[in-house]
Parts: sequence; structure tokens; C-alpha cells
Amino acid sequence: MSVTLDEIAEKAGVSRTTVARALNGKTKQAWSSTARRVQRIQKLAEEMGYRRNTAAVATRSRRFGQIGILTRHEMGPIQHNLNKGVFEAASRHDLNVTYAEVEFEGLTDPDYAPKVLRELCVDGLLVHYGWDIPTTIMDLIRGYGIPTVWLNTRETHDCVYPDDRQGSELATQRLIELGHRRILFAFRPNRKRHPFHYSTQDREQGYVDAMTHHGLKPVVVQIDHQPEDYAERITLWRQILEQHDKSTAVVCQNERVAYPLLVAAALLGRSAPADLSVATVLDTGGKGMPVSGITVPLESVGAQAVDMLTERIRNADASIPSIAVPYQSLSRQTIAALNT
Amino acid sequence: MSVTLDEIAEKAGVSRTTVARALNGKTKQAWSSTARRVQRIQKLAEEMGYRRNTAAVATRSRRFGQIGILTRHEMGPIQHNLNKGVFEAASRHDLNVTYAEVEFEGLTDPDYAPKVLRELCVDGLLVHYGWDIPTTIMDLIRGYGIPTVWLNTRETHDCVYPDDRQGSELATQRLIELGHRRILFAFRPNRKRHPFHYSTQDREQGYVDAMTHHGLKPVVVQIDHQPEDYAERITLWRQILEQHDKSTAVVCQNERVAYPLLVAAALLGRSAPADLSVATVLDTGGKGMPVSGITVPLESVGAQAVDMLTERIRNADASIPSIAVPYQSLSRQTIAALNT
DNA sequence: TTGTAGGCGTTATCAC
DNA sequence: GTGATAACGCCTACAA
Repeated sequence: MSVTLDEIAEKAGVSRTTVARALNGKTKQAWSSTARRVQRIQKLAEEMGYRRNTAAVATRSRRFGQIGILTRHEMGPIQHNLNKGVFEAASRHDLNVTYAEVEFEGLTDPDYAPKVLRELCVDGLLVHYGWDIPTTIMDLIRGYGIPTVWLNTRETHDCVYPDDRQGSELATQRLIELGHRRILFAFRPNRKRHPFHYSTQDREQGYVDAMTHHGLKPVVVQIDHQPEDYAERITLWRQILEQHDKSTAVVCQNERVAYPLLVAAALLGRSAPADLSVATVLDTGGKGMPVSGITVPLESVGAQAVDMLTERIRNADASIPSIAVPYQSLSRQTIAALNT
Repeated sequence: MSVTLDEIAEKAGVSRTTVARALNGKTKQAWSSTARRVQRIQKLAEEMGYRRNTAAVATRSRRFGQIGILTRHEMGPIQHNLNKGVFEAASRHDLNVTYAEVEFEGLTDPDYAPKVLRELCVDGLLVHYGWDIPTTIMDLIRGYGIPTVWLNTRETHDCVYPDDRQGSELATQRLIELGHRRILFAFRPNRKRHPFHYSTQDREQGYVDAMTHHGLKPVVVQIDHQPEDYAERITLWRQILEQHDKSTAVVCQNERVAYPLLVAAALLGRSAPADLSVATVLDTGGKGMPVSGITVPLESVGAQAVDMLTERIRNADASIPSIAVPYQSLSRQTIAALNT
């Protein structure tokens, strides 16, 4: 069915060992006759459609050539942006990525534990459950003794996350440069979770830092309850904008805040960016509606996490200090210079 | 380092074979003494932290217990919704999922071919490159001889895709039931690709079918060029709405059409759903802004694809007729009964 | 440089 | 019901 080294060896009239060496480039090829033979074997292998059996390699080498990503469905859009970096880095290290979406309940119930944890099949694990992963779950995962790197989680070691404070500061600074002085910060804390996601606090902090640094007064608008109903949500933002009608710009926590805000502004006759500049942190890369935003550097987070993980795999029990990845650029769609 | 059957066997004072049988539940346990021994072994294995080595299992059984997903980054949001079904089904079949994001260029260049293709490591492959995957690429992938199921692709066999015509028909029907008569269909073909995605044609067709079935005149609004600039895009939709100011409802191709439309309507003083009903097919599940939509049944597509794949793996060379998965429900956010 | 032999951890086979 | 033994495909000492 599938071609093995033995089959190639037989056809080439050499031993299995020679074939293996030729295919793995472990022949020095000092003589030209050897070089030619190596070439012939490689060509033969390709013609026969040979493909290395990773399972056999793994039993022998005690390395699976696989890393796992453990995440939950909710992380989806963020995970998607992480993926690009993860796969780029993984293919650089010649690693396969085993991807598992498992909710918390699935982790705690031993019968539903994912295969990546239950069985020996990956060299290391990228865990992406966000900031609010319970300690019990972290310990549970640690208990499996697999080298692990945590994404979007903040501990002193083995974590990689975006530098949210700096990102929000950058966005605010850009608006100030454009001449804006009355700038709001709008956010909606996720009340379902215990304290806020640290990124919420950080984004607010970055805004406040930028404002106070320029001697401006920060004004933070917080929505305690964001209605699920479309019309209600728009109304709510409309009221807020009416309250703060002197403001010329808004920095939003994320695009879920920015979108209804843009509609509400339009209903008040304020069209972005001419009448109102709206900048936001783009959790999901802003694929939906074009808004001026500063994109969370998730691709870089993913790539650096894989690099960190390979490091941890190589050196099984040495923790690595966590990394805060800086934000880079701001796109221009819904912000403009203040027209005085 | 990791516990093996031999280590458990030694500690339990039995043979490796007995341990394997006990852990794999292959003992009939006719006698109570045997049952007790089995229990003791299972407990011992758990205490010692035993985890099956999947690589060893795979070399022996010639099954990797893995399926691969081959996709490209662009498919992200759709892939995300597929994932839920895929992982649910995969864990049901006790399969790991190896996930690879590879662009077309990576596939054609043999040096960059993904590990899932280059090496023997999966039992089957889910390929999700969408409708416009070139024949050369399909043949290239088929050339590897791995059992494959194609997602969101339309061939007579081995494909699973959503029934877009039926979905769009359902959404239109709902608006008609609510009393609407002048209903637009708005879409923006993706000019980058050669013909349209079949789903574009199908969604239009479903709308037309529903309208003509009720003796109504279908009006299709097509935007040839959707500007990247936010303000321009809004203006364009505003003009279209002004042209069709008698229309009371719009069916949109997807949310990328619906969002700017809602803003444009607001600028014209028409607030959804009171003054304009907007329904859309939700490619990405509508996580951004709440819009009335009918969600593409991607979760179901994913699950059925995995089921089909296991079937193909079991029966290596028997193609299976393709499946069109029906749409289900319509959420209510931006549609309302026509007020006469 | 090549080939032989042995082992990785598991499962299947077959005597006992 | 149990346990020795032989595979699975690959890699690596070590001897030739």
C-alpha cells in the first residue's frame, strides 16, 4: 500500500540503511560515485511515491513532530489571527499542528478529555483559553507534564500576549496628533466574567496615559449592559453621543463597540470620519466593516509562542520569561484631522 | 520519562500482554478474580500516569488516528464555524485533527508542501479551499492518494457544502410572510475570482425563486466595485437606497453587504427594522453586529464531512455522493412586519 | 561508505 | 486467561 524503505532498498539493490541515509541527507558524498547513487535513490523514492511514516519516526526518536493547540470555540476569531503566525512558525520548525477545540467542561471530565492530553501524541502544547482560565484548569493541564506555552494569559513565565496598554496609547496618540482634544474612550466590560479581561483595563490605561501625557482630560464611557437587541443597542449609543456632543473623536475598546457607535453617529447626522473620528482596537483584524483601528499583533504572538514552545521542548524543565508583543500600525478609514 | 506497558507490567507482576488487554477492555472478565485484577491494573496505570503512545499504536495498526484539515488563511471565519462540527465529530470518532493553513503557492512548490501531504501522518484529509480551487490543485492533492473529502466545493462525489439556494429562498420567504412585497436582493460579486462563487449565484437564485413563486418582481442590485474607503462605500449604498426608496426590505448576499447598508439607511433617517427590514445570509455567524440573518449551516457541514471521511477511510476507494446541507433558522434583529 | 542487528511501544498470534 | 514472540517502519551503533 504505502512505500517503505525496504521496498526502495530492494529496487535499488542496496540496503535499507543506505536508502535512509540517502533520503535524510546523511551521506557526506565525498566521492562522485556515491553522490550519483544518492541521487538515484532519491529519484527512485520520489517515483515510487515514498513518504516518511511519521509514526515510525516518532516511536524511534521519541519526538512526535507535532505540537497541539488547545482552545475553545469562543476564541475563534482571535485564534484565527493567531493561526497565521502559528502555522508559519510551525512549518519553519517542521512541526505539524494538532488542533483541538475543547470547552472547560470537556477538560475537567476525564471521559471527555481531548486526545492530545489523554494520549501521548504531541511534543508540546499551546494553550489558548484567554485570560480567565481557572487555576484549577491550568494545574490540570500542567499535571500532564507536557511542555506548555500559554497564549493571551498573563503569568510571569511561559506566556505570550499582546501589549494592550501600548496599543491603545498608540491609537489615542494618533488622534491627538490629528488635532483632536476631546476624545472619549468607550468600552463595554464583559460582565459575564469575573473581573474584566486585563486587556480591557490595559486599553483604558493606555488611553488615559496618552491623554494625561498631553495634558488632556480623559473621559471614559462605560456601558454596563449592552442590549442584545439591535435597535436598543443603537439607541443607547445614540444617547451617549448626544451627552458628549462636544467630543470629536472616540477610541473604542474593540470593534463590537465601534460598529453600533458608527450607526448611532450616522443617525445623528454625524458621518465618520468628517464629523466624528472613530478609532478602535481591532480584536478580529477588522474584516467586517472598515474602521480605523490598530490591530492586535496576534500573528506575531502566534509565531513567538511556537518559537518559545520549541525552546521549552528542547529544554524540558526550564521556564521562559513571558513576552508582551507590541502593537504596530494604525489603519486610516474612520479618522481624520480635526477641522477647526 | 513516559510510562510504558512494560513498566506497568513489571509493577503489577503480570505480562505486558495482560496489561494491554486490561487497558483496552479486551478481557471478558468471566471470573471475579480476573475482574479484580483488571481493575487493579487500570488503577495502577492511572496512578503511574500512563498514556498510550499513539505513534506506537500507529506503526502497528497502520492507522494514525488523525485526520488533516487543509485550508488557507482566507477561509478563516468560515473555517471557524466549520470547526465546531469538525471537532465534535472527530472526538466522537476518537480522531485527532491536524490543521494546516497553506496557500496555493505552498501546495504547488514541493519544497513547501505541508507535512500532512509530504509525510505519512493522517488517515484522511478534509480539504477546504472553497469553490474556486483549481483543477490542477485538486489533482495534485488527489495524487497523494489520501482519502479526501472536499468542503464548500461542488463535485458529484466526496463533497459537502451548504444549500445556498434554499437558504436564501428561506430568508426571502420570511420577509414575504411578514408582508413585504418590494424586496431587493443586494450583492457584491467578488471580481477577483473568475466566475462568481457558486453560492453567490445560488443565493440570488433562491431569492428570485421565492419572489416569482409569490408572483413578485425580483429586483437585484449588484455592486460592481465596492470601494475600500469607508465613506465612499457608505455613499454608494446610500445612492442605491435612494434609487429604490419604495423598497421596504433587502435580502443581502452576506454581512459584508449588510453592515454598510445599515449605516447608509441610518444616514437617510431609515432605522432598521422599523423603516427598513434587512435580512442577510450570515457567512460568519453574525458575531459582529446584530443583523437578521440565516446562518450558513457550517457546523453541520463540518460534522457531516468528518462522518463522510471516516466512511471513505474505512472503504478506501469507494467515492460517496456529495451532500448539500440545508439551512435551518432565521434570527430576528433587523426585520419586522411591514407597517402599512 | 555500507550493511547487519537491535530496539522504540504497541498489538496480534498462538501455544499453554 | 495468560504470556512469550513476532511484527509495524524507521533510526543508529557498530562491525565490515
